[in-house]
Amino acid sequence: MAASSSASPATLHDVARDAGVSLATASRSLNGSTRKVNEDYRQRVLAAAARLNYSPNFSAQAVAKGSTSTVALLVSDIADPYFSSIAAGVIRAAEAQGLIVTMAVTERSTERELELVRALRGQRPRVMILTGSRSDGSTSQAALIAELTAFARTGGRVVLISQEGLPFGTVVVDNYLGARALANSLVAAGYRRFAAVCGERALVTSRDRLAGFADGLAEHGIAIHPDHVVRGEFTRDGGFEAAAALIAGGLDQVELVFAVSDVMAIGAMSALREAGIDVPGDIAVAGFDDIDTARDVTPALTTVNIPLADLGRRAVELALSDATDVTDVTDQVIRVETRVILRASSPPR
Amino acid sequence: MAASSSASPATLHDVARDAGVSLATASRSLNGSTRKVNEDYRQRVLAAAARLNYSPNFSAQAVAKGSTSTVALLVSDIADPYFSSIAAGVIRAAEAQGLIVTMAVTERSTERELELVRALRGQRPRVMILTGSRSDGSTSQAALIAELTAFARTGGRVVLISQEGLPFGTVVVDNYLGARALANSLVAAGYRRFAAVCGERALVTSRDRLAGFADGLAEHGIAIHPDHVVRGEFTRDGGFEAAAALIAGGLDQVELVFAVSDVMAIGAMSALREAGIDVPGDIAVAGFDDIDTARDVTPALTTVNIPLADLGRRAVELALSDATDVTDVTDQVIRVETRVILRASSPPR
DNA sequence: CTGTTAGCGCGTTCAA
DNA sequence: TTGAACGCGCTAACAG
Repeated sequence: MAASSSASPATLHDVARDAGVSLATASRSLNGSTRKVNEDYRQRVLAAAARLNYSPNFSAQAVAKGSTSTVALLVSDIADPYFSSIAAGVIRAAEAQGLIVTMAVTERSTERELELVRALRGQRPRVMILTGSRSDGSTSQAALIAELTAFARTGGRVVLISQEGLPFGTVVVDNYLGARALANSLVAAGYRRFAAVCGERALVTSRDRLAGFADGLAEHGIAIHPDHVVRGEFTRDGGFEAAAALIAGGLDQVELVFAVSDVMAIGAMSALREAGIDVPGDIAVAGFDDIDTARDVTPALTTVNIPLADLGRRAVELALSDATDVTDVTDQVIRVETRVILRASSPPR
Repeated sequence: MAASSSASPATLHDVARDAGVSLATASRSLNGSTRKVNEDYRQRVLAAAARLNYSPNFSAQAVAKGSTSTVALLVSDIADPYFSSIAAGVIRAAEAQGLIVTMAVTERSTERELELVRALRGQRPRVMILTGSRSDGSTSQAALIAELTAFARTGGRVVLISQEGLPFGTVVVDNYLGARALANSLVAAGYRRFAAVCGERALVTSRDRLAGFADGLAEHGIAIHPDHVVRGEFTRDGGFEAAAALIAGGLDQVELVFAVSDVMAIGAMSALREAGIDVPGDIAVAGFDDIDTARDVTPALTTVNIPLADLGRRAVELALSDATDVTDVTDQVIRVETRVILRASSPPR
C-alpha cells in the first residue's frame, strides 16, 4: 500500500473502467443533458462514481466545453456592509442558477480594480459584476473600459452596479433623486441649516448624492455653506474624520449633518458623540443606503433605502437574461428605486 | 468582416503564431517560472499578447498543470459582519499569494454546507476554508467529514475556522476562556444578576461561550437562573426575539444581559429599547466578537474582541504553510487570543 | 535556448 | 444507444 502521500482524485476514466463502460457513456451518465443512456449502465456508472468518490473536474469541463459556470464579483471592500449585502444578493442568485462566485477586492483603488479585471478574465467567467462607485478622471478608467470591452467582445457579460454611462449592462441607483427626496423630507420636517459629509470629489456616487441633496434644498431657497461641506474617505473612519473637521471648523447653527453614506454617517455620529454633541438633541444626522445597522444605532439613522441584496440579484439576472441578442442589449440599464426612511436621528423640529 | 457575433478569446496558439515562435516559447515567455527565453523572443511574444489582448485560460492551465490557484471559502452569511470581516482577511491574504477566492454561502444549513463542499471539490481548490460554528448531532456531520477527508486525501488542504476536534487544520477561537474572562470582568465591575441570550443548543460556539460565561460567574458563586437563559437564531433578529422573550418572561432584577454574539447583542439592545428599557441605565448588555459596529452603537457595546480579519489571514497561512509533511500537520491548530473590551454598555456599578 | 510532442480530464462528434 | 477518436488550451517532458 502506498504511503500517506496524497493520491490524485478519481477521474472519469477511472469511473468508466470501474463500471466497465466507455468514457463517453460515463460522461453521459454523469452530466449528459438529454440522457440517452441505458438505465442499467447509468446505475453502474453512478455506483462506480460513488464508490470512487468521483468529483468532476470543473476546469477540465470548462476546457472541453469552452465555457465556465462562474460569476466573477468585484467589490471595494467586503467588510463594508454596503458591499457585503450586495454580495449576498449576487451569491444567492448565482447559486440558484448553479453558478459559482469568485470574489475579488479592490480596496477602493482604481489601479487595483484594473489589475483584478485583467486577472479575472483568465477565469473566463460567464459574468463579471463590478460594484463600487465609478470615479472619473482616473487614468485607469480608459484602460478598464478597454479591458471590459475585450471581455464582452469574447462572449463575456459585464454588469456594473453603480452609475450608468458605460457601455455595459448596468444596475443604477438613482442617487440624485434619492438625495433630493431626502432633502425635501428634511425641510418638511423643519430643518433649514445643513452640513454635508462627503467622499472624495471624483467619486460619482458621492457627487450625485450631494448634488441631489443640494438641489433639493435649493427648491426651498436653502443652500449649504461651502465651509459646511467636508470631505473624507468613503468609509466609517472617513466620516468620523470629516465630521471632526466640521466640528473643529465650527458648526455655527447647523441643524443637520447629511452624510452621503450610512457608513460615513455612523462615523460622523461617533465623532459628534465624542465631541459631546448630542444626536439628535444638538444636531440631527442623515445618511444614505439603509444598511442593516442603520436601524440599530442610537438614535436610529434617517436614510435613503436602497434594496441592496436586490441590486446583486438583479445584476445577475440582467447578466443572464440575454445570452442571445447581445447586440443591442449590451448597454441595458435597470433603474432601482430609492425610498426615504425617516428615523429618530432627524426628529421633526 | 464577421458580424458582431462574439469572437472567441485569443489563445496561446494565436499569440505564438502572431509572434512567429513556437507554442512552448510563447508559454515560457508568458508564464515559465525560470525564464530561459531569449529577450528578443520574449518581447515579441509580449507584444503579440498585448496586440491580441491575450488572457491566459486558467482552466486550461489548471488541467495541464494538475493544480489550481483557487481558495474556496464557505461562510454562513456574507452579510453578517462576523463573516464578512473574516472573508476580508481571507481574500486579502489569498490575493497576496496570487490566489483566487471563490465563495459560497450555507445560509446556516448543514445540509447546504455539505452540498456546497461536494460542489466545491469540483473546483479542485488548493484550499478549502470553512467558517461558521460546527453544530454537532447533525446527520450531515459525518458525511461532511467524509467529504472533506476525501478532498484532503487527494491533496487538498482543509482549514476550519471554529472549533477544534475535527481532523483538519483549524483556527480556533477560545470562546470558553474569552467568555469566562468577560464574566470575571463584569463581576469585578459590580454586576451580580445576569441573563443570557444564546443561539441554538447544537451550536458549539454558542454553547462554549455560555459555558465559559457561566463558569466565570460560578467562580464568584453566581449562577444564571435557567429562566434567564433564552435561545434564538444566531442572528440579529434571533437576538431581538430572544430578548423580547426574556422581557416578556420578566426580567426580575437582572442587571446585565450577555448575548453570545455581538450581532445578537445588537438585536437584543433594539428589543430592550423598544420595550422602553434603558441601556445601560436599566440594564446593561455585553456581546462577543467585537465586530466593527460594536463601537458605533449607543451605548458602545462591551464585548470580547476576536481579531476577525486575522482569523481569515491565519487560516490561509495555515493552509499554505505545510504543503510538505502533510502527515502530522493535518490536524494542526492555531489558537487565537481573545480580549475583553469594556465599553459604555456595561458601566461599573 | 528552442521547437515538437505527448498528455491533463473531459465533452462531443462520428461510425458502428 | 454505445464506443473510439478528436479536440479544447495549455504545460512539461523530450529531443534538437
